Amino acid sequence: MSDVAARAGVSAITVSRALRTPEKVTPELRAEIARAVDYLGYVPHAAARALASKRTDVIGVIIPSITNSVFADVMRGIYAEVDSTPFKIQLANTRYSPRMEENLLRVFLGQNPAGLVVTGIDQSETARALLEAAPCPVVQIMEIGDDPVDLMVGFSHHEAARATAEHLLKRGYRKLAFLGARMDPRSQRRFNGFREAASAAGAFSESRVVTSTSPSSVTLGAQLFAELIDRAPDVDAIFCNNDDVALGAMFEARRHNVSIPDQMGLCGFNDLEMMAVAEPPITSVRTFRYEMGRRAINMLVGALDEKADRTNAVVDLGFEIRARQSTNRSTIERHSLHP
Amino acid sequence: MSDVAARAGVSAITVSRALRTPEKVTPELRAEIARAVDYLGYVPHAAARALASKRTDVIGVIIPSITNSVFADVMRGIYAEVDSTPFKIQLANTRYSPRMEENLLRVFLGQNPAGLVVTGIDQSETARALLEAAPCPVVQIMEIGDDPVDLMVGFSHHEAARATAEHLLKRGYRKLAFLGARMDPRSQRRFNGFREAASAAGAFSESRVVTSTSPSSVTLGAQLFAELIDRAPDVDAIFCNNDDVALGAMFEARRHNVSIPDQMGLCGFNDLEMMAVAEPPITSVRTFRYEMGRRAINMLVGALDEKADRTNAVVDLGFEIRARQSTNRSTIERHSLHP
DNA sequence: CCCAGCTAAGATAGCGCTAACAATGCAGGA
DNA sequence: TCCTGCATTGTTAGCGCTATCTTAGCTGGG
Repeated sequence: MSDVAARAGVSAITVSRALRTPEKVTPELRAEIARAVDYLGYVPHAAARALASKRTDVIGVIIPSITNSVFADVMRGIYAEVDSTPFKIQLANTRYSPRMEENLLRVFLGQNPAGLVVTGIDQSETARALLEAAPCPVVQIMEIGDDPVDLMVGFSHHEAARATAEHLLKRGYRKLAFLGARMDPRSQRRFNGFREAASAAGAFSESRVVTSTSPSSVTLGAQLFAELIDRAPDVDAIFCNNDDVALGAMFEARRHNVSIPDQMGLCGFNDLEMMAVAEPPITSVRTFRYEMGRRAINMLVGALDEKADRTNAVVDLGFEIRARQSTNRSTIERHSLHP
Repeated sequence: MSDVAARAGVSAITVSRALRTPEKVTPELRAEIARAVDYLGYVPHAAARALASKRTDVIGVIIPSITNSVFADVMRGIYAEVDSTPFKIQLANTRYSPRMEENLLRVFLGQNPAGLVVTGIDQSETARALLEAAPCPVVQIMEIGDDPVDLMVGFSHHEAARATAEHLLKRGYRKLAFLGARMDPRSQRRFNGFREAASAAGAFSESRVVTSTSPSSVTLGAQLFAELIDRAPDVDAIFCNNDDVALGAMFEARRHNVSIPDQMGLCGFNDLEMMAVAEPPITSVRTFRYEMGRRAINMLVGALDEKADRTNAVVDLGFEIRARQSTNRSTIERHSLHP
């Protein structure tokens, strides 16, 4: 930096200011400094800045699993949004362990992050305390709840699943099943919403619930489907915890010569791009994962601004049921079954 | 740190040593210091360390696109392997722009990274020069070539595609087509390998090549398939640039009542988990993306060790053709076509 | 018994930057 | 004219750690 300062004929601090707070330097000097920076290929030293200013340009992101494809879209959104800011992302995963989450928080907080992004609302008491005491904005993503630590962006998994069950009921299905991989807290809340709506219509049965602790996959979806129709052959519609499972169920249904949607309704969750182009196209619940990542960063960067108003601290991105052929029982069939 | 030192009754530098180079501190003091660290919840300040030691624990990873799902698996492997090391990952994407890659390299190099991971072998001249002058290990991933900057882990896309075309030929297909999304340099090399093998057998025709600059997706696969059979109805087997495209082609084939594998062979690339469980199961080329991420970090960390031998600087992870039903033309059909 | 040759711990300085305060220059009012 | 007040630039010190040099203590060969 002193080389740049020498070349521009100013002191080091002026270069620092020209870079950090350009409005405090006259335009002429600013231009001169910019020229020197360019000429020398000067790149500021992040560590030195962090040490001197007790501030870093790192946003810590804590997710439970990198494997889980749901987070891939969120991360895409995060990286996309962060690209237009001076911030950097530091990603860590807890492998669904609360202990791990606490440790990671401690490590991140030790580095004075510019902000933190954490997943969900089920932090341990210790983690929660750490977050509330954090000297930086915190965004909870993936779902919304009544008691945000600070900022929050997501949607109600309970509501989304309830609405989906109601969609199946409206389409005339009466023996609803639930296929679930890796029942994390959000999956659990989806299940609760599903059960609530199905039970209210007398369409729920514990025997039509098949779950697994394994991570979600298309293969697992096929297995769960096979297990389901073996155990409960009377099922007439399936709500899958997510789209991988739904796709696997669809393939397995074909192998079992079960026709979708007439013999069996099928519905996924997340609305991956492929659901619309599958044959038949599969009904799914669109969630705004990419948007969620972008908003998380956007809100965080906004909160870093002194003059930001803290209204809209909780953003509900909602969901959309994309009704497709896989839950579109033909009229004749519907009538014959439910006259 | 001085608090820890005071509590353990030693000087700050001894704490530093106990943490960085424990073998230089007697076991008793080490234990005492560990106790103090634990008691005080001390977390070392990364920025201060970086500034003082001119070394960071950051490994820079540069990939062309976060959207591209191929890199998701690589990143999983990278994060998995880095978890057992003190290093952190800093991810950046070039959006397939060489200019961007140069800038990112300059930024990373300005921070004294512990290592760099870059994608492919098509760096610009400037980028190449920066990498060769880098004061840290560099790993090129995704493919292998004759002229590594330093370390390299990947496989030959040309060979993989050639072998796939030969697989199709062996199965009796004679009018091979190529569907390609986003033709980046590696896709291009795959295409070249495919053309080489197909041409040698007289099974290649430019009219059966349909590509797009759009990013890969299942939807795009369906579109490319539709375009292909419209343009070249005589096609009897398709090599898809990747599995998304293959899956889309499969769905679209069903809509066109084209039966796979008898009327049309279908083959993907990457062997995503779902290919084996699709109906029919789809032949694909297994590539070791997760392993590639792990090895990249593993090699990099190994190279950081003084005493490491630099044999095995280039690792070819190879590929495997997973022959499945989608290229398994029935015997009768094969004989009637090629008696 | 002495001292070279080692190991373990400490003292000092400085990494590259910015916070905080200081100094300078200049406009405009008394 | 002087002084106040603001805008702009400079000076100084220190962020938390580690490289480097130094010192202390200890071993063992001649």
